[in-house]
Amino acid sequence: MDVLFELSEFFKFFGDTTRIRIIHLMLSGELSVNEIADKLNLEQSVVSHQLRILRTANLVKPRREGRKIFYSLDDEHIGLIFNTGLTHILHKKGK
Amino acid sequence: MDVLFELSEFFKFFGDTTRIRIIHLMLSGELSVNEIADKLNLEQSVVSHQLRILRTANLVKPRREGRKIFYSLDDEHIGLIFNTGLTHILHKKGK
DNA sequence: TTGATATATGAACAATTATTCATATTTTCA
DNA sequence: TGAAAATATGAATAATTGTTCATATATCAA
Repeated sequence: MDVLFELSEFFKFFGDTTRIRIIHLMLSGELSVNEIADKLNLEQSVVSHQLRILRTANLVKPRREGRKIFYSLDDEHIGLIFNTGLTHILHKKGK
Repeated sequence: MDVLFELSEFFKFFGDTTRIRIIHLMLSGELSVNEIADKLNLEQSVVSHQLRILRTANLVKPRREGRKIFYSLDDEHIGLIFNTGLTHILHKKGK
């Protein structure tokens, strides 16, 4: 498959407010599904749907503990991309 | 406005095959609209539409020279985000 | 000014996608 | 085993968005 196509698909996962807010939360560490829903004031099913997308795309990874499942960022690339984007728009705003 | 919303909007611009291919071309330097259309086998209007989006979002910047307009990446952040994403998916593929 | 070249724009259509609501799994504990 | 808690999934709807086609604008050269 074309790597550029895959790359655009990859970036799509950052291109949604709900998912970006989830990623942002996870910059500080792992969270359960309900913790995410509570902190972001979202319905549980919304969070589950988006987590499945993020998990399938290797942006986050799950860790089961009893009936809870804790999610965290897959690796350091995710945070780096998030922060580089943030730096860019803050830089642009300050002009 | 919420900065996380802006950030997700920003990443949306990387989340399209046509735009990623355009950005990829520009990693090697500036190009005119028709050069992009030729190299990517796209209609001129498709390229113009996408360039307007990329320009408005500060991902690329134009430079006029006669009737031609050359576009290039706005700054080093764009290439850094592109390459970090690429590194991530190549790393994931090789498992 | 006229014709040719380069780029931009507008409207319509088709396709993708996030959310909602209802329900299904999975795990724990009594 | 049965109930409760935590998470996941499926289908439908609504909204967003990329492409197409036609046309408009801008620049240059004769």
